[in-house]
Amino acid sequence: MLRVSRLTDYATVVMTCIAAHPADVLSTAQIADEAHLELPTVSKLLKTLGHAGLVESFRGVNGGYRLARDAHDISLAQIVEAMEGPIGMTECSVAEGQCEREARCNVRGSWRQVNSVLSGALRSVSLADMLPAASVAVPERPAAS
Amino acid sequence: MLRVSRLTDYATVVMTCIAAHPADVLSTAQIADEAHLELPTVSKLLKTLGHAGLVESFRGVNGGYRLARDAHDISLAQIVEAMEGPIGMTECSVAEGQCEREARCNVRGSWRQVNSVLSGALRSVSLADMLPAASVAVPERPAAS
DNA sequence: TCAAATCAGTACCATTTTGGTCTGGTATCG
DNA sequence: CGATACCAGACCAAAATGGTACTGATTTGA
Repeated sequence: MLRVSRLTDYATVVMTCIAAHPADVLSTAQIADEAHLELPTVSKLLKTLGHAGLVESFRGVNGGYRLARDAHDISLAQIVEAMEGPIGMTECSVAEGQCEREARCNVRGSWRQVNSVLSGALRSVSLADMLPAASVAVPERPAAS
Repeated sequence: MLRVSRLTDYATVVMTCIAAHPADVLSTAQIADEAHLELPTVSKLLKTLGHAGLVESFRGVNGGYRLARDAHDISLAQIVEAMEGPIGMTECSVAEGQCEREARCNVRGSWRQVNSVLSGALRSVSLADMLPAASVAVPERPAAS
C-alpha cells in the first residue's frame, strides 16, 4: 500500500500539537491527551524526534518537550526521515550493492526519478503549513487550569 | 522506510522483461530465468498482474504471458496499484472514516497533497520508459542534479 | 484419447517488521 | 529528600511479507 508507518503518521500529529503551543513546554501526558494517543507511544515518538534534533526536552518537575526550532524550519521530510530513515522507494534507491542486477538494471533509474519527486514534495511542506489556519488567533480550548 | 514492497519491485522487473519481447508469448520459466527470480514467485506476480489486466495469459503447451497492451500505455502507477492497491501514504489518504480525528485533523490535508504529487510522478513513467534506451527515445529528461 | 506442458487457485509456513508495554534509572524542583 | 517527569533499553504480541507446496484445469499434439 505504499505508505509511511503508523508511527510516522502519529509523529506528524504530535509535532503539530507541540507546534500549536510555541511558547510552552508540554509534558508527554499533555501531548498524549491532546493527540488522543497512548502515553507510552507518545513517549517513544518524542524520544526518536528528540534524537533527530526536532524537539528539545527538559527533565524534572515541569519538564517536557518543545520544538527545537521554528515550525517554518521543520519540514515533513525531516519528520519522516527521523522516524523511518532515508527516504527511498526501493532497496536500491538508498544504498548501492543490494542486488546483483544493479549494473544492468533498467528499472533502477526510473525508481530514483520517482524518488526524487517524492522527497521534493516532502521537503516542500513545513510543519507550519500543517497547522490549522485558526491557530494564529485564539485556540479553541483555552487552558482551563 | 517508505518503500514499495519487494514484490512490487520485482513486478517492475518482470514487466520490463516481458516488454523487451513484444512479439512473443513467454513462459513463466523463461521470464523467471531472465529476471533472475524464483519461478513460483514470478508465477504469483504474473497472476496478480493478469488480474489487473496488465498482461494476458495463454494456457496449455506453448502458453505463457504477453503484455495486454503497448508498453507506452502501461504506467508505473498501474503496476504499483496492481500489486499494492490504491496509492496512499497514510491510512486516511485512501479511505474515509479510519480515525475519529478526521473531522478536525490538520495533518490530513498535507498528506493528501504529498500523495497527489507522488501518484503524479508514478503516472508519468511508462513501462516503455523503463526499457533500455535501445528502442525508446525518452521525450523529456528533467535534469535531476 | 492419452499424456505432457502450462497456467490457476488455495493453503501453508517462516521470517521480519511493527506497534505497544514494562521496568529501572536519572535529572530537576520545591 | 521526595515527587515529578524524562531517558534508555529490553521485551512481547500481532500483523505483514515473502516464499513454498500441492492440487486442479486447460490446451496441444502424438
